[in-house]
Amino acid sequence: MGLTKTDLFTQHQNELAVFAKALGHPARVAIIEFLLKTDKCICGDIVNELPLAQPTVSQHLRELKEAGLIQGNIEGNAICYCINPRPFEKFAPIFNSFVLQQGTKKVECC
Amino acid sequence: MGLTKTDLFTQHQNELAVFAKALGHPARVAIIEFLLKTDKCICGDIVNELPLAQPTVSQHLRELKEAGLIQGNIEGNAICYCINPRPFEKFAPIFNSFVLQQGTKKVECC
DNA sequence: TCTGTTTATCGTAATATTGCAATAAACAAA
DNA sequence: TTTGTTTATTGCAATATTACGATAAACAGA
Repeated sequence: MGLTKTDLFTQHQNELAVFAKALGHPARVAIIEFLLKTDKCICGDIVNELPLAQPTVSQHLRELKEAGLIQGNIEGNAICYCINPRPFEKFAPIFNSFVLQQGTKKVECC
Repeated sequence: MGLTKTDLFTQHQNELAVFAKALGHPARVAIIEFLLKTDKCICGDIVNELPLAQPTVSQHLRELKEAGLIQGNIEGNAICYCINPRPFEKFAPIFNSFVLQQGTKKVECC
């Protein structure tokens, strides 16, 4: 076991879970926030910004990349990492719809 | 190791990560969606709704509860689980602000 | 009290995640 | 070519997650 039974759930549920899981670590939240607040985006800056060893940061970057939240282009010696806006544009409205759905509920039982 | 270094990140980053991590499994996404679409909320329904064994569902419910996304009240024989709207109200705007910040970026390097 | 229903917990196995030192790979510049 | 810089990969240890069978706990109703 220890293996998520992906095939038992809808594609939508799995995609949202992959997106959320990628943001499920404070280091990865910090990376996303850093990429959002800077206009340029070079990996060295990210390593210096985070309180973790370089291989650990590299690993978190790879996870964000595999989940599709960021993309990295080779730029001479360094690598240019930046946000992939698509998943954010896709899932942000879903969190809003959660709030809206909850707001319109009639029965209060808890 | 295998232990997240929570103390190295801001409270905000940790809170967002806890919220996202709770939604980082399709079964837990399914539970939240089910609780949103039903007005009543009894645990038995959730177990029947999910394609997983009862102890597994119970475990996912506990994780959602510990992360603060749902709350459960004892209701006679059964337990009434429902959404805790607060974290959703708190974090949905953050995902929106991510999209807005990204939209106003000047430099395109990737 | 006994029986069935509902949910939680325990125990266990398989796998994933987190973190880092050591090292490699890729490249720029001297 | 050699040296330094930047990022990725490997290997490993510690811990967490996922899943479920077995069992317990809590309660309703007969």
